[in-house]
Amino acid sequence: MVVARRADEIVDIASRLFYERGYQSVSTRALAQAAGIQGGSLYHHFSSKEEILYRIVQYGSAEFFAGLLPHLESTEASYPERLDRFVRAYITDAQPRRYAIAVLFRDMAHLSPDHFVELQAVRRHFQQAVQRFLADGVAAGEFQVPDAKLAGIAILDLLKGVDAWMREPGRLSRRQVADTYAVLVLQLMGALPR
Amino acid sequence: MVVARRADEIVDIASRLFYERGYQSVSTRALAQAAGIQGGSLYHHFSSKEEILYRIVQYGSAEFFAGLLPHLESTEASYPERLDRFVRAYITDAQPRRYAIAVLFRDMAHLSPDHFVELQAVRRHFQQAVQRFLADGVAAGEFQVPDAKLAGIAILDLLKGVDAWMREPGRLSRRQVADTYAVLVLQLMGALPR
DNA sequence: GTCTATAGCTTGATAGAC
DNA sequence: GTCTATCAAGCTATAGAC
Repeated sequence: MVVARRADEIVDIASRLFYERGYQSVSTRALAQAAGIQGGSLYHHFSSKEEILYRIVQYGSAEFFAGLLPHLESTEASYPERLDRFVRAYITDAQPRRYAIAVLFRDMAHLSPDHFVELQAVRRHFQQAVQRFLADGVAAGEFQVPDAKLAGIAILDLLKGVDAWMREPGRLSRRQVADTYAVLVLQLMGALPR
Repeated sequence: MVVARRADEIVDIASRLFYERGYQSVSTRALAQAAGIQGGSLYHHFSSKEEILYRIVQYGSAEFFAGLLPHLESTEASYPERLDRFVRAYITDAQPRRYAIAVLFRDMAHLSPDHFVELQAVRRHFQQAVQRFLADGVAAGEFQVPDAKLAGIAILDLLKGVDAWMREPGRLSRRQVADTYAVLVLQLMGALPR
């Protein structure tokens, strides 16, 4: 699996470059240079630039989402406790796949039609799982919002934003941001006593 | 001012195209075609493609932010009331400049260094005004959050997201989304009685 | 104010030597 | 598995006729 290993290496390098500059702004030549090879050599490992994008977001998003959903499903804890853990995990865990998920959110439109449909389904599955959890919490009387679906979108939007603005080191550590956001999200869901 | 009028027309068309496909994905030829002229003719009105981007986001963001801040500053109303109006206005008002603000958020990186700095300052000024308002509300005991600055970022992120996912017509009207988001944001700020 | 024509460059991708 | 060389197409921008 020597070929595959080298390809994985290139995918890692690409995920960082795409994350920093955007898919369209990274030429195959620039990517090859970052990997220490010539432009043409890329096509020994991949059949197109789009395939590299696909590999990044497919593998990365699957891992990211799969690592997060269990926090919502541990039936021993209360709904607010589960949501608290989910928010903290979203912000602090999954560091290695953080690039991939940011690239997915921003550069999805550059996937081929087939790949686009596939990954939109993955995203939607994740979003719906979150929305179902919130709706269940409302039904159980532990959350109070006018619309669980919109609350889910709002929460995912605000979590997605964190990596766009956070600089490390900054005023607050990633852990402190996670603590604060957990409180904000629980309040948003009408879960904390006043 | 015949020249200026035609230029404004092209800027309007460009704002829609850039909004839909992204700055980099819209070629000058495609833009010219949408305006009913040939590619080269664009350069009678503008000196570069970047100038068109700049005109869109400069004019658009100034109007958008200027229309929103007064809702936070009407000292007759309580802090929660003012925030409620601000959120509703963000989602329902300023329709004509909605494209511009979305383009600003996404395509800012393609501005020239000077223009980038200028517009980042405009954005920061707006964000800081929101954060100051929230901090004042906390000091007045009408909001309860661990960190007013982070709350401001979270709120602006979740509002920014609305235009990215909302389709009209959809399950809810823009007005209904605004109603729901106003509740969610007030809860996030710890403002609504439980 | 718009046209045609094109310069000058960069892009993604391919071919064949090693 | 990487190299060099190159193709074909696309891009922004310019020049000069009308």
